[in-house]
Amino acid sequence: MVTIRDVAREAGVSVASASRALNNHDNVTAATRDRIRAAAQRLSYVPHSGARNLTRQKTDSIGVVLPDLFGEFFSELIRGIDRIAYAHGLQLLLSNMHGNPHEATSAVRAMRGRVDGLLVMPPDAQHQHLIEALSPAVPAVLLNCHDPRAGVPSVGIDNEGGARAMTRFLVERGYRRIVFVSGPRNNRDSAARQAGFVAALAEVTGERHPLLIAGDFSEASGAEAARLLIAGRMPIDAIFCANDMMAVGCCGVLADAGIEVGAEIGVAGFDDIPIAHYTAPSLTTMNARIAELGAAAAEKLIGLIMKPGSRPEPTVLAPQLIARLSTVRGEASRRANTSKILQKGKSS
Amino acid sequence: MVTIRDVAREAGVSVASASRALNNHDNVTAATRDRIRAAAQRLSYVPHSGARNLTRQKTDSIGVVLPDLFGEFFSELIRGIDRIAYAHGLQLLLSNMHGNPHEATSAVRAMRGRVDGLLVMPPDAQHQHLIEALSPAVPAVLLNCHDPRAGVPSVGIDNEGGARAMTRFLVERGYRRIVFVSGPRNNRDSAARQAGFVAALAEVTGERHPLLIAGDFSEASGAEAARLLIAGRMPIDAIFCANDMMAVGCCGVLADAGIEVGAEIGVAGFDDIPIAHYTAPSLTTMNARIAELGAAAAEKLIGLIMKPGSRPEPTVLAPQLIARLSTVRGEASRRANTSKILQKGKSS
DNA sequence: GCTTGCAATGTAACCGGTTACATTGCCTCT
DNA sequence: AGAGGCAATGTAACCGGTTACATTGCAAGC
Repeated sequence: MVTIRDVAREAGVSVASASRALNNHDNVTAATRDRIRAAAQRLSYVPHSGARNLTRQKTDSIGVVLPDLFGEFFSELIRGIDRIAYAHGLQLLLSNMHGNPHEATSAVRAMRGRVDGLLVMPPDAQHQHLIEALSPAVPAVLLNCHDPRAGVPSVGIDNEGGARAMTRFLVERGYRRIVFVSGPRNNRDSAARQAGFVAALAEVTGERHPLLIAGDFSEASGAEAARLLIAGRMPIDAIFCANDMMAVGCCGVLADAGIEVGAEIGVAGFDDIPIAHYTAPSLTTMNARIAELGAAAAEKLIGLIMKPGSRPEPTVLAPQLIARLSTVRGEASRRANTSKILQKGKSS
Repeated sequence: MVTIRDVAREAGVSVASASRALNNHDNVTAATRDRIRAAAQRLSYVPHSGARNLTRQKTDSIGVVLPDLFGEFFSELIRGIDRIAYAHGLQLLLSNMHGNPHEATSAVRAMRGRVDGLLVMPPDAQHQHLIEALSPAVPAVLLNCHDPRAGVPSVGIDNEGGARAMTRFLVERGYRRIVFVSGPRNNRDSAARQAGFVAALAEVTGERHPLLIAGDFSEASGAEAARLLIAGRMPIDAIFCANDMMAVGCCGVLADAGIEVGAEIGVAGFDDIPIAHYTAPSLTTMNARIAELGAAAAEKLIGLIMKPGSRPEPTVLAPQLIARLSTVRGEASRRANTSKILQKGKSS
């Protein structure tokens, strides 16, 4: 491998001059600069970034530590992060703990000396542990994880507010008996969305004991919830799923049972994954603005890198309600709907 | 920042012993090893990977250079790559040239000394340029880019074979007048798919001048193609789009025009993006197995890293036909379909 | 008792850059 | 002419690890 010393020798100068010439420092003669550049060209010299990072004490890259790589979430997030990183000339070092919370610490440690800052999305479990593993020396921003005690900067989505907005919207549209399908136990997003739903429903309709079904964010669990509702002949007229995939599963089962989603029963999701636009009927949902989440986190991290020791306020992004056809009520009245569910329930 | 020298001092040993103890070398007494470990713990020492990489001449990470981060492609690819990288304890360094071919060279150079190998997906234009920029010293695998001349190892999808299979399938299903909607000019995937379509159609039906419409992989261009066909009253009974997004656009316009996709006109795509499963009707397509592409490329790269100088054969993955409802013919005969298109064309 | 051998530990070079500081050489000013 | 100043260039230390080689100390063998 050709090093800067080879270039210096080839050009007949010292390594210092070579370094200066190649880094556009202005304290080299134009003549020697050209000579050095030519030598580098001749030897097809490529600087060794690792070595460069070591002396300059900066790496021009940021680490991204994620709990897993499932779903739309991660790609949107990366897209947002990348946009900002690119604008600042930074590379992305990706680390995935593959759903294993024990990997978290080692993932964060492995980043030491390879990145200028860290974007960390803690897994649902043991995130306290992870936060403690963060070295105070390397700037870090937490993704989607409010942690009021620890002073680590964070960027998150207002899941609770989003769920409140959706709940109010459903009620405004005339839906009264709304059931909520939750995500995995312990999941922070799901818990916040459920809290928003419960609070808004109490406020708006006075309902104190709303119906809740446990799901796990998978399409299958959404389908299962719908089957449960049909079999149980529950008198409901809308289903609010904690994420879109479950809503999609729901819709599939309802359609198979001959129940017209939208007209007869409202279905809403959360996330606004691309699929939501294309299902039949298209799905009413909250756009979680995940790319913007990533971008905001990257911006915040870069600010932190440039101004170490600052303690920025947590950012909370408001999701946006996207009303589509799955919540357009048909001619049938609410009572008629409910009874229809009961009938269809038998035939399924 | 605490370094290994700090740890050594704290434990009252030399840096060599500290390094040995921390790296599980067996030539240290258990007693001193424990003493050093304890000291490291006390100082909460985290090794500086950058420095480590420099001396060991290996970084335990691989670089991934992509033309952009659009669509499903990239997330699936990363997922596949990550699976293998993780299994081998490697990190991923991501670089995105943001659709700018001129960035390619600098992206590859920036990786020098930070990765043990490179996974490169050349942009459509100027990929020759990029291949030349690859240093022979750092192992690299080309993604989705056959390059028979240059001896760079590669992994790709058999786009042509896939398109042939789909074309034959459509003909078997009874579709006769098939139009192909291509992707962007210069796009390698699109060109190969088109070639497969043209060849298979000539083989199977003897058609020498198949209908081709130029698209650009966007949903809008698929919609535009459908509008063109309707307005032009083209006597066709199936549309084969070079990717799924265009097929989705097609279906939307056809449905709006009152033409029943599947029954009256077949529509097929390519890629099998998640949406394809959920559209109404669900979309017949070729599963491009992108995650497997990434995984295969990562495997090949790791092989190359472990056995430098080897010249593995290019890998070509066969895509898989996924027959769904958009190509299920209804009762109406082909002739009836065509005339119906003509009628509907007027009314749109 | 003295050499030999071996295991544990220490010293210092090295990886490939950057840069503080030293040196050189030339120009200008008195 | 000599001092002073400044710009160009060179020397060598340094970043934080790893490791070849040197050294030490102790047990075994003669």
